[in-house]
Amino acid sequence: MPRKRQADQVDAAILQRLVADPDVTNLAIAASTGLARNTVRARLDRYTAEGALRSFERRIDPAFLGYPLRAYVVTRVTQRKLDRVGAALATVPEVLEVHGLTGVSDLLVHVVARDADDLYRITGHILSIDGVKRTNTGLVMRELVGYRIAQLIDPPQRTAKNTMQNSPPTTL
Amino acid sequence: MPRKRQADQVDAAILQRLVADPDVTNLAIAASTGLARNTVRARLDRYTAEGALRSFERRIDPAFLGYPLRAYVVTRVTQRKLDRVGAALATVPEVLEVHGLTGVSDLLVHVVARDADDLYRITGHILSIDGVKRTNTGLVMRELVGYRIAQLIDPPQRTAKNTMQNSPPTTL
DNA sequence: ACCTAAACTAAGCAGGATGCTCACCTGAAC
DNA sequence: GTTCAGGTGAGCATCCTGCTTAGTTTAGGT
Repeated sequence: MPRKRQADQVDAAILQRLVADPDVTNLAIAASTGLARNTVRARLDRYTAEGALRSFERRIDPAFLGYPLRAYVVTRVTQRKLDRVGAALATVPEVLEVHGLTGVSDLLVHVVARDADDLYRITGHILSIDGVKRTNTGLVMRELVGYRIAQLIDPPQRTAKNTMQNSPPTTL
Repeated sequence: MPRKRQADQVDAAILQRLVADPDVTNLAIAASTGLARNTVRARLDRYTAEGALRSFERRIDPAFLGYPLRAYVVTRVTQRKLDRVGAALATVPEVLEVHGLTGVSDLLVHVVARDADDLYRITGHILSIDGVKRTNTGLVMRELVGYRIAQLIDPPQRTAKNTMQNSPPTTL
């Protein structure tokens, strides 16, 4: 299998533009990066093909769907039953994500809930899963640093020489 | 301030369509939901205005940027210095997210790293922040349930009666 | 029952963006 | 030197976009 490609400066420039304006057109990206439209298109296609761009679901705020509460449930599991517990958790709608952590049998379960009662019910349900030994629920009270990744994108080196194709005298 | 709006069935239909195909056009959404193009447009504008759609950054895979390792660092903090610690964490590029959890002084710090050494350095740095009393690092080994939220979107009730505007005989 | 405001619908229009294809060029790998 | 992947520039038909205007529906408030 092909070794995973890693973002180069061109990718960085494109991604930064996308972060700044998710609805930016390919042409505008091409203009602001100095790339040809075809190149931008090829890159963008590659991102999805390579999995560099994750699901759109990540952009949907759970609160908008009626789940304003978030919690992380640290779950200690009987090691042999780890997969079965994972499968059981997958059937719980309020479980958004489950990660296996170092420390043989710890799971980090990311859940959302409609309200406190709802959360109580959900954590109770998790605890009732066969193989779950102990849970420790941490409700998210505050977002000290909101999700961000822009700071990890290398700044572009390329001078936007703005050689355009098919494009009007766009004001940059 | 206006009370936060919550997704209705129309929103559900639109969001489901977007999850299925993030690059779907407004017109296609209008066609498949039976809404007018203007309505779809108004909704989509509202999503960003209301914050129902979160940053595009969430869709970028950190691995693609050269950070294949994820870890959650549970950080115990001197309560009075909580904000200061938050600010200090915000200056660390590898810190993607910081949440304050229930239990007065616990922070959940979501970090990424280039490799194990890198992670060691980062957690060491976090521990060195004034006000941090203790840290407990859980490296993500496995993704038992990948992030998903589609299951929380109410299924659409509306019959796609397909009244279109400006649109060709699209095959549904 | 009435009124109002918000939301949706319908239509039209100009400007361009899109997706695609082809030909050519370049640099790196073998 | 050949090959191949990736970038470029151009052209083209389709149709999407953003915006505006105007009429209609719906829900809430009094």
